[in-house]
Amino acid sequence: MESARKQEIIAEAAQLFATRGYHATSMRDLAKALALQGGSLYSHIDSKEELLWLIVDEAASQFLAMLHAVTASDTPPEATLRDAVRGHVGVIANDLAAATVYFHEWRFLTEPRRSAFLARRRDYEARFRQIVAAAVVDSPAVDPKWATTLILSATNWLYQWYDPAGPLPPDELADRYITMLFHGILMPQPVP
Amino acid sequence: MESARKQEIIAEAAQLFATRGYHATSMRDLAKALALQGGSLYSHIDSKEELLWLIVDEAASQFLAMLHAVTASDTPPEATLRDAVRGHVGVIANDLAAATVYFHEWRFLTEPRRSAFLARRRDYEARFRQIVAAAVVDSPAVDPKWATTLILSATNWLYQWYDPAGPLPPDELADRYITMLFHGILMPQPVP
DNA sequence: CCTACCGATCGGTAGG
DNA sequence: CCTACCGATCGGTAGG
Repeated sequence: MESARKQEIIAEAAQLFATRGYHATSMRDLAKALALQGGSLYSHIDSKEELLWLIVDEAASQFLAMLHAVTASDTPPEATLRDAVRGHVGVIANDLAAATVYFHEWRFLTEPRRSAFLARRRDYEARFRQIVAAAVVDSPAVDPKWATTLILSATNWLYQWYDPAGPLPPDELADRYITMLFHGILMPQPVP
Repeated sequence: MESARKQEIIAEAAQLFATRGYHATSMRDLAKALALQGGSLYSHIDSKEELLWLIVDEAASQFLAMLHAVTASDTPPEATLRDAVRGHVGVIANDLAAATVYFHEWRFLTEPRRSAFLARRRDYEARFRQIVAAAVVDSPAVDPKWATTLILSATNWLYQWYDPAGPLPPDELADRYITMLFHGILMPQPVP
């Protein structure tokens, strides 16, 4: 467990890394945002990269925990996929800064953390693909691999533009995406 | 017009900015990749940010020129949208480094370049939305605004993973996406 | 295009 | 958590 103060430092680092980028954020920027002197950060953390790691690893845990919750209940395949998309959007929208670092800044991790991160992310995507495969089993023209890539691509992009203070709640956005992804944008009549 | 040498510098900068990020790339990194001394770069360019600007502005021109070409011919709305998606994917796949900087590093531009970039990007997206609107006009359940966001989100993400040396040519990838986006992933039977 | 250099700032540490 | 500092490196310039 991290101390409360360390959690504050991590949260502030996520905001700054998301806004300015990892390398463009100096430890003195971070210290200033926390009303500390530069060197004082190091009584709580070991290095700048440790902060990056803690942010993306926590985000990875959020995504995986969400998928486990979604697959735990006994739900039809299509509804499970709908829940997974909602959950994926929800994790992103719930902490946009962490999601931005997860999708964007992780590549500045050095080994072995970089590989550890990628392994968790690949695990998540493989689990997601199984949910997609179960839902599209009656659609022989659809390759679950590419359907998963399409779904995650579209939703991952949220970190680039989604505004939690805007008019569209995460679940409504997810449902809009789900309707289009499930039935297509050229459907001739409305889908319930 | 930029000199041939300057074009080489811009191309190398795009590669480095895409791989390491704008701030994590030093001018000495760039000079070294070009077999120059650090200070020698400044006989060709004014500043590091000028390089960033030239990369994203050229990418913006590529996207806009593509859309103009697509809308110039007299093609049915659905086919025009298909061509636009293929074109969008093509521009990204054709220069992944430039696309990465366009989607990812532009935010390190300072004013007034930052606003100039965003204006061109908004213009492109508005034009793309018109193409989508014409294609989905018979689908009353589909909002062209969200359909456009879905399409561009899914395709923009390509810069994160697409490998031009891989087995899937850009047009085939685009057609896979188009099939799923047009008809949905839950369609009960194959679509021609 | 090079050498040599500028002031500023970087991540991190010692010692308290 | 602070003060004071380390060596390294940053973007950019002067003068040739």
